[in-house]
Amino acid sequence: MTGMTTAQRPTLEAVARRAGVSRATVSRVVNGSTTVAEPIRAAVHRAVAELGYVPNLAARSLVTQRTDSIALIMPEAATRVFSDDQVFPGIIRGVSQELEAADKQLVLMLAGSPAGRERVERYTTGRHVDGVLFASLHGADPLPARLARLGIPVVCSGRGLGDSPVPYVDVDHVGGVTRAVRYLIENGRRRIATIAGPQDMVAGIERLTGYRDTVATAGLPQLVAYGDFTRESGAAAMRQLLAAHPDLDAVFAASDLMAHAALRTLREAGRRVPEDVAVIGFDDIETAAYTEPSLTTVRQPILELGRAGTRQVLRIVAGESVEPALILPTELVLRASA
Amino acid sequence: MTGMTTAQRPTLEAVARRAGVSRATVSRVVNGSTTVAEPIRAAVHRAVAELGYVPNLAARSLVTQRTDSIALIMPEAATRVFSDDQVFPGIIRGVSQELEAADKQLVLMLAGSPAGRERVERYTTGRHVDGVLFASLHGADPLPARLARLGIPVVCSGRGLGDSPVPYVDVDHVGGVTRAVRYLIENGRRRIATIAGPQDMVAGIERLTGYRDTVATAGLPQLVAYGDFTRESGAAAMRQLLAAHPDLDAVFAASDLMAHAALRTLREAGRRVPEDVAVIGFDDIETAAYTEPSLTTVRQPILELGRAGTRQVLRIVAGESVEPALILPTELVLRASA
DNA sequence: CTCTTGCGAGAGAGCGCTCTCTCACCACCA
DNA sequence: TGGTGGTGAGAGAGCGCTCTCTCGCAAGAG
Repeated sequence: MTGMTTAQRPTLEAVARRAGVSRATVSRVVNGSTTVAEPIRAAVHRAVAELGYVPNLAARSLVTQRTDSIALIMPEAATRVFSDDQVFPGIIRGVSQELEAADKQLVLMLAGSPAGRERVERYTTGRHVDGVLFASLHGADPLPARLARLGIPVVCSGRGLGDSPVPYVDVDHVGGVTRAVRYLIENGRRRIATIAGPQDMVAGIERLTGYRDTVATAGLPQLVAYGDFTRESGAAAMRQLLAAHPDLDAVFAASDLMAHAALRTLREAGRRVPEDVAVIGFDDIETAAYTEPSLTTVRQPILELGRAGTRQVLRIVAGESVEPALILPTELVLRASA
Repeated sequence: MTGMTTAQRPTLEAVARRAGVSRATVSRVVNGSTTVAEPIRAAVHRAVAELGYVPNLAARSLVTQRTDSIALIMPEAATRVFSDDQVFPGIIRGVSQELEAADKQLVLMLAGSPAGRERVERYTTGRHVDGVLFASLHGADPLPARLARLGIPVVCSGRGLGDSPVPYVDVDHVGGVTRAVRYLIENGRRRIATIAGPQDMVAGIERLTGYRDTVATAGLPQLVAYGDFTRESGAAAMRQLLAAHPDLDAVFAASDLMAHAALRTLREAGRRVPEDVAVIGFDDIETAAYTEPSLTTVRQPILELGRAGTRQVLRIVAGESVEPALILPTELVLRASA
């Protein structure tokens, strides 16, 4: 029906005929069984090479019930919100590296519209992949837990909201923020504000918690404005903070993008950074080293987050059990802004 | 053998029994054939819903010879080089949107190591996907042409080097650069330098060509240093240019990242932008609006590049023929740096 | 020399689906 | 009434692979 002139691909059968053995033997050789005599194995390999045989994955899946592919699911918003930092590419690279090592395929699904969500659900519950990795979850998505209940291997990279029984990997948000805010305090800052992230994401919530606890412990006031991790929202929040607390002497922003915007907003307001106001961000995106002044920030190991999440999924797929939570360390990177 | 307690998924057979019809009829209903009487169709739909039936894609693929998935192949370097801009996420988003609309899956392959390349080749030539889209090709990769010769639908998003017969979509590099450099000339700049991109990529080559042709036409000197699109390389190239041509009064950088680094390097060298030296970049990444001063740049429609490439692949898959080249327009975005 | 043992290779039964072919059935016309 | 279409549904043959089961055969034991 289509105009495609597909050359007929050789099948196991063809290889078997050529090598003068049975299909079963070819299958054994192709799948690396050791119970095949050397000369026969060599003959099969030769036939495979001569014919350019490549196994038909669909046929294999049909009988093995495996697909050798893993789905990575991200809300499409993540690619927009983070369009300018390395979170999105970093996760993908990590996942990709780990899957490449395991010789599995990566099926990427950006769930944007409700239709897209429905599609993700249909695809994953239909067992078209061996396992599922969720990243950058917003709100309390019920899908991961539902998949887990169906017995489908699933892991969240970046913990989801709500106490679902789904294993996750995440970075140490609170620890990183605590170190950052303490650093500000130790350097004499007393009016420390924060530009918090979206409160429907664990990353947003925990970074705020880390801030609140640390300033409260030090007996300092909590000066909070909210953003959504983007520059635009960071600029607006910074203006708000300046209006409400003109005497602030430090800002912790829950993302580098927001910190970047804060830097510019502060300059526009005539404040010097770090002399008048110290600024610390979170993420350590590449841009952080190139802002004016360069940005002191909390580094999170994004690549490793993707890798670790993938490893956990693969372990579950392999029938192993995994720890319910894996927390990766964060680190305060000192530059010029604080 | 694995510890998985997979609930047995219902098959077509089960649905057929439940609805009291034959497998063939269920298949017709599921695939939307119109030749099924309404009451029977309803009964089948009810049975599907009650059983939670989801078709087994492997089984379907086996007989239809389709996989309903498309591979997007990028050199892994792209995710590193572009880690901080929107090219990588932008392409992916565009591809994803278009595939979602077509209800196809996206298989993402980042070809890093030679082993990874071999893997990509094995996977794509094995017809495990219906079509292939290459993005950000480096050098003269023979793989696209080889796939095309095998009859596999393939398109390059961002033209590859060498004159392969593979259809491609790309942006109007030369046109954009020409407009940028002309703009500099019209504003009285006479010592216009360029920080060129890597010369093993079409994007790098054509942007340099656009520069050379335009300054040559105006009878101006060609002041060239080379980078690889990254900030680091941009800073080095800028230093080189300043050393070799201290009297330069403008710089066109082949990427925004390099332009960004140039901005900082110029400041460090005591040059004012744009008073002493005008700077124009290429890409229009989000950061461009937040540099000091904000960056005048050539915008390329990245999202659309991904979408257009995907649409072409889908058309080839559908048996239609496509134009050998599709060029998307670029646009000069004026900000403060020039 | 016969019997067991064990190992390497083949036979064949599906995995779940699509699609062609066939057939039953119901008008409708001559 | 017999013939003729047309239409809707079922039967059944695979798609290419894996894997269990069976069997042949060589080697060692009795």
